[in-house]
Amino acid sequence: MPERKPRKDAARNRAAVFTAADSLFAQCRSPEEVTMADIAAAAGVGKGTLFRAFGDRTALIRALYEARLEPVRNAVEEGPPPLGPATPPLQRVPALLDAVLCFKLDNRHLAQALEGTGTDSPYRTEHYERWHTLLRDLLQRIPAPADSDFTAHALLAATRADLVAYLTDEKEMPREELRDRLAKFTAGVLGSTT
Amino acid sequence: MPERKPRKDAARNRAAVFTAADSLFAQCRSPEEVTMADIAAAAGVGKGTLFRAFGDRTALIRALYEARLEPVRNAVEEGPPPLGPATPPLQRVPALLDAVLCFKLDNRHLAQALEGTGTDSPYRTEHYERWHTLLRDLLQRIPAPADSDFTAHALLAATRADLVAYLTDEKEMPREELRDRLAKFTAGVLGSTT
DNA sequence: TACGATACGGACCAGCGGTCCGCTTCTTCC
DNA sequence: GGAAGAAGCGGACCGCTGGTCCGTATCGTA
Repeated sequence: MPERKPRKDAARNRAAVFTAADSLFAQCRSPEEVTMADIAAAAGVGKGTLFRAFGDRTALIRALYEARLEPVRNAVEEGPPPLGPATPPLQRVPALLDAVLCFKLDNRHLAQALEGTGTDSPYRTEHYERWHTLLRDLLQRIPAPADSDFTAHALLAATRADLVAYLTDEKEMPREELRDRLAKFTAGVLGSTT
Repeated sequence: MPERKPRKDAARNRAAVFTAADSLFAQCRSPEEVTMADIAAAAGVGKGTLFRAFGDRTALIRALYEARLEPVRNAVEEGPPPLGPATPPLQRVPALLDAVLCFKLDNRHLAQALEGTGTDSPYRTEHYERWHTLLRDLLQRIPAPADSDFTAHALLAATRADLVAYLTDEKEMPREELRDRLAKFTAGVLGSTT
């Protein structure tokens, strides 16, 4: 096992980069205008350190995203209802989608940075696969919509970060209204053949 | 009216750039690896010409996209059923979505290039607004799904270029199957409260 | 044909992601 | 505690990209 504990300064710097990047992405309009040099400067480290720690820009964004997503992931995998695994599918699916939506609302800059990396589509990431699989399996047990696989994709597509950002920032739709609309839409999809 | 007819060489070059860019985008894996210099070279013009004619990269892609989309747009605005305006909403909505899907399938590289420009989200474009408004107005007259505005967004999100590309290229889903799945999903959404 | 307007094109520039390597800092072992 | 060596640091540096600029060639017109 080549698992060695990192040095103290390495850990400290890693954390500093996380914080700095998070705040920079949150402030700027477009994720593109946050450069690696900016992040390094804001974190008080050299650019080399940044690339050594994360590999490249995409990997840094992804790492940050995963870190912020972890609480949600935990709540889904082993939390209490209605998010946790003990919930019957018909209630868990809406809860899941609402959780995803809220996460994207709270972290929309970061999510947009991730989905807009360009180098690889957001669909090739591991966490999308996870969400999709979970959602599909739940849908399969309902079993209102016939095609659970595509339905899962379509429902997740309705929570795309840029759509969410567009509706809230451009159309100035309040958070609660957006949640409500997604919930209604989900209910419609789930109840289509009942 | 400052509308002046362009010089012959200008028109010829513009067309050459269109053709070259189209074929380059179609060939390459990721739109990012097609550079402006590549396009200029393939079209047999200088880089300056390219930027003079279109402004910047995003504008070039957008112009190309609009040009390719024009036939579809025509068919929708003044064509025969089931796409044209004479069709009753309940049949026209699925037809519309199928047309969008087919277009994205045929031009998925170009569509990905457009949606992934990063500088501005795909939702701030004029043609998205057009599709959304049309779809929403049709939905409003059905009126199966209560929230026609959000439903229109959600349905269009299911035809996002990167999702389409992911399903066909990565998951190797055949064209007809994808069309069928989208049609079924649409039907489900439309028939949710009937 | 000659002349003004328009467009051409490639050298040029600034800024980006990413690399490299001499130097510093931490860890470890005596 | 101190010395040796591994691990990490950081900023000068590189290749490449989108975008600009302006002397020159081409077009439209009288």
